[in-house]
Amino acid sequence: MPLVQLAGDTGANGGPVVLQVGALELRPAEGLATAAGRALRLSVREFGLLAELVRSEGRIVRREELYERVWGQPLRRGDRTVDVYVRRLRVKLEQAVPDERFIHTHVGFGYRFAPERSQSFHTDATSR
Amino acid sequence: MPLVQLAGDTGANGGPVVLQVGALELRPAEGLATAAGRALRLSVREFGLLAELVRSEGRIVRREELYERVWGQPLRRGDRTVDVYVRRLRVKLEQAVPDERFIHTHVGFGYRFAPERSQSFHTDATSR
DNA sequence: AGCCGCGTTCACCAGTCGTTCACAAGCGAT
DNA sequence: ATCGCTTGTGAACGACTGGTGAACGCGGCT
Repeated sequence: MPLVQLAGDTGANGGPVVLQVGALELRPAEGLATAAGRALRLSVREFGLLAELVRSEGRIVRREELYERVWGQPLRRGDRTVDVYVRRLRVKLEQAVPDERFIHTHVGFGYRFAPERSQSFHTDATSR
Repeated sequence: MPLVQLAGDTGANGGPVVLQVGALELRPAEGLATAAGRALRLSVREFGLLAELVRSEGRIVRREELYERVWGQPLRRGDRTVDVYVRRLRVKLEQAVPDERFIHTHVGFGYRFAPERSQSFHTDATSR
């Protein structure tokens, strides 16, 4: 069950007009991203990476894959570009929606995009 | 009848896309494991071992066999690595699904993976 | 010119991971 | 109960992965 909601399939390219996940909404055609109704100020690369992550929502995607899809060329060994952009996206996303986390790290595998409540009022399992 | 459900046989390698047992779901290609819908945070080794156990679901597997399949080399005499990783998996699985036990020890033989209800005396002390 | 945003790269920091111990606990046989 | 072997468990260690802040060069804009 994908959480991504596609509002009106169309686009000459066949892609959905709107990608929506949680409080996030992307309009790839326009390059517009809004969080909780407010527009985010994203650069081209930032938007591309975010869109790719959203499209892969729920799955773990390797850096190599992300880079290749967004930058259009193979990731060079040792290149930390993806990490840096993930960082920038996290900052802007957190600024817009403080109580949700979107981009999750899976060490040794890659990144996974999924809206999850920031752990503040967990299931009270603090003991141990 | 195996409890493992294979949702869509495929994968260029021939393996199933999804391994599903009880509340657990593994996607070997991504390295993603979810329990009751939530993503588990597993290291590469942890995921490998869990996947191997799930694949052997219901059968007792010797440590030597597990190690060889996951680590790709023979288990050295006295090596406790498998035990340590089983321990870590148990912790994370119990944290995610408290009322089920997955990894069972068969002293002198090895481990067996199978979802079984935990004995909880507080929920139903009348039985027995 | 100066300013600014962007993409890229670097260096250092922080946290995780894999591995190995040492000791406790469990279990079967005596 | 006691012994001997197997398994559970917590901790330590170095190695490695990812997080983070900042610098750099470039092009566009004022």
